Amino acid sequence: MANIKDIAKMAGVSVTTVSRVINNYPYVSAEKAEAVRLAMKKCNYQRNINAVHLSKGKTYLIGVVVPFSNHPYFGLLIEGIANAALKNNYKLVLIQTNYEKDKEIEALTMLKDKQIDALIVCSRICEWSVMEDYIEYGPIILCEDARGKTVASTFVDHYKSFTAALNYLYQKGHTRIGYCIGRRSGTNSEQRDAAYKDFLEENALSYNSDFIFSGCFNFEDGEKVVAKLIQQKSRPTALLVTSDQVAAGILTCCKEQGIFIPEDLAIMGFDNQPISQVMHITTLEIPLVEVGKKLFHQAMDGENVSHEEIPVKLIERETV
Amino acid sequence: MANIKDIAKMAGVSVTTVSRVINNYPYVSAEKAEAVRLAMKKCNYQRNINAVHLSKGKTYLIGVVVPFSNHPYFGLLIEGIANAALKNNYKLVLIQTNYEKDKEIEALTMLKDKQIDALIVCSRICEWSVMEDYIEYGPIILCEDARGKTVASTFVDHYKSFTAALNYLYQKGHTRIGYCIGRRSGTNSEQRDAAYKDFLEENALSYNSDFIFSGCFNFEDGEKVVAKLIQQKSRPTALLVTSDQVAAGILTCCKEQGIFIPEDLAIMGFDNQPISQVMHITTLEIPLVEVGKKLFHQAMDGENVSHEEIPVKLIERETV
DNA sequence: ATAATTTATGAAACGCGTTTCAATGCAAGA
DNA sequence: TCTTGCATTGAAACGCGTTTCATAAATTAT
Repeated sequence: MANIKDIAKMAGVSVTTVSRVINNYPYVSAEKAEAVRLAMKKCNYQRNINAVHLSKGKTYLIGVVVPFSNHPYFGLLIEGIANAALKNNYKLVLIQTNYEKDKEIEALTMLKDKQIDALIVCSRICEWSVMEDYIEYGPIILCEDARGKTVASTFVDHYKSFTAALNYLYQKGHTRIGYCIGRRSGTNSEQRDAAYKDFLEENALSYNSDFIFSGCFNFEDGEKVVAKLIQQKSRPTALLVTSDQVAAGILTCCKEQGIFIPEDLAIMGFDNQPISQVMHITTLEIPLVEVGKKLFHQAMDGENVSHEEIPVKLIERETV
Repeated sequence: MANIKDIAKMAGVSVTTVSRVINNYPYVSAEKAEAVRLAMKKCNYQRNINAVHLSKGKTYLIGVVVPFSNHPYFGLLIEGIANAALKNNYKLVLIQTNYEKDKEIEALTMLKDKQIDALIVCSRICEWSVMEDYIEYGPIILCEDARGKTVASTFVDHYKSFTAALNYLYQKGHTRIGYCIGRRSGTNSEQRDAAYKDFLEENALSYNSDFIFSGCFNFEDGEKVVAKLIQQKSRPTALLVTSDQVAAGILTCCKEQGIFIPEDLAIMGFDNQPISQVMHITTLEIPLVEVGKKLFHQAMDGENVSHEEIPVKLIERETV
């Protein structure tokens, strides 16, 4: 395989000139440029991208950390990031962690290695103190409220939006409100829990641990929630479900069990995924594709540490 | 930032020795190894991965081409690939094409560039003749029946499985059978269409273009299918739906419209995604995570062009 | 005791494109 | 006519780890 030197020799010019032609830099005479192009065509020349990477110290790769890739929430986020990446000639390196710390650290190591130019963490597992050590190696972008921290972030203020949702349900007359969440830990979950507790306190409602269902990620997890629900003698009358998928699963199973929505149980989803529209689920819209796009642009604008809050919108449909 | 030379100088050894220590090669005395390690720690040495890539001519990156990343079908496939990649110290570069040829060619170019060591195409758009030109640059793996072609593949024989599904419905008494599919073109779609036409001919049934619904990818697409369905005066009595998501969407909308499943309309899904279990949808199981794993291993075993057929299993539930 | 291995170690070549810097030629402005 | 400046062009340095090959020393085998 021919390299730039071979082409230079063949075209009777220097490698510098060849490089200039390849990269469309000025100051190359038309004849020489033509000669170079001819030589490249003749040899079916392909420049070695790794040499470019080494030389430039950049890879045009952005790491994206997600716990799962088969979840619509992350799917949409990735979609948004991928679209923006495409437009900017960047590629994504997907790092699926399955919520294992080691995997996340591997991603951070890739940043340190300079194998990726920046790292977007869609859902963080490592403690902040661990992440902090890697900031010096390149931009790290979080998809969680990171105000006050020294990395950029695009986020939903989950305290605020959870509070708004709870108040909405309260206004509708609900006082026995529960919620479904993915994992218990994590910034977002903690914000939500804080909002929940503050809401209870403010309205002099008592805390009931049975009203909190964790491990809710997918449609099928709704089944488990309903199974638990029907065993409870004093059920919640409303459920805040942090994923439309799960909400849809709950809805489907409730129908089967003869639990009427919203009469017996009000359900409020999150994200405004297409499924919520089809199933008429009242939900809190989060423009995930938009979030993904912003995340990418923050990754590009590495030095600038900004924090973008994404507003959510309550979409009233038929499950509350 | 220190490089290998600096470390060598510091430790009083040659760069070769440092390299040996880094890569755990034998033939380094304990003292020198220790000196090297000490120097590396002192400088917080990080080797430049791009130099490694250039030198080795490998990147430990595998490209994965998908049309969308927010679809459970591809999500599971990616999951399978990602898990296997993780175990083998490979990373994935996700290339989302949105079914645009240019994007796929970009992925092929990455292979040519040696930016990725192999390319897995989960859903092909480019004509085979285009792909063929890139085979010489590295392993290309297809997730479609590529027997007879010079690239490896892991696939479901969609002709066979579609035929089996059609016969199953026929045995159940259905003669007015339609099907829902994503795109019309593509190997898989063509195999299915061929199976469909052959089935009709064999059973002396007439072809009705109204019975074929394309553009069915997601849950919400089920809504459109049902909308069309209720406008038809002579409806199919059974529908083969090439995605559980869509099947679930159809099921949900049918319930709303008072169409009883399976009495008025039998529905058969594909993939055996969790949603089909929750909604009791009869389906054809495709072990997508397993497929992903196989795809990865074929990518690893580049020179060996193998074709792995994945058997599917009919899972009887309550929608037929 | 001698030959045959094995262990240790480093110089140098290799992979390859980018970029800086110096130099030459030529044209426009003074 | 002479400077100033832009257009062209290439040599060489740079980014950096891997690997081959030669050499020397230490073992083991014969």
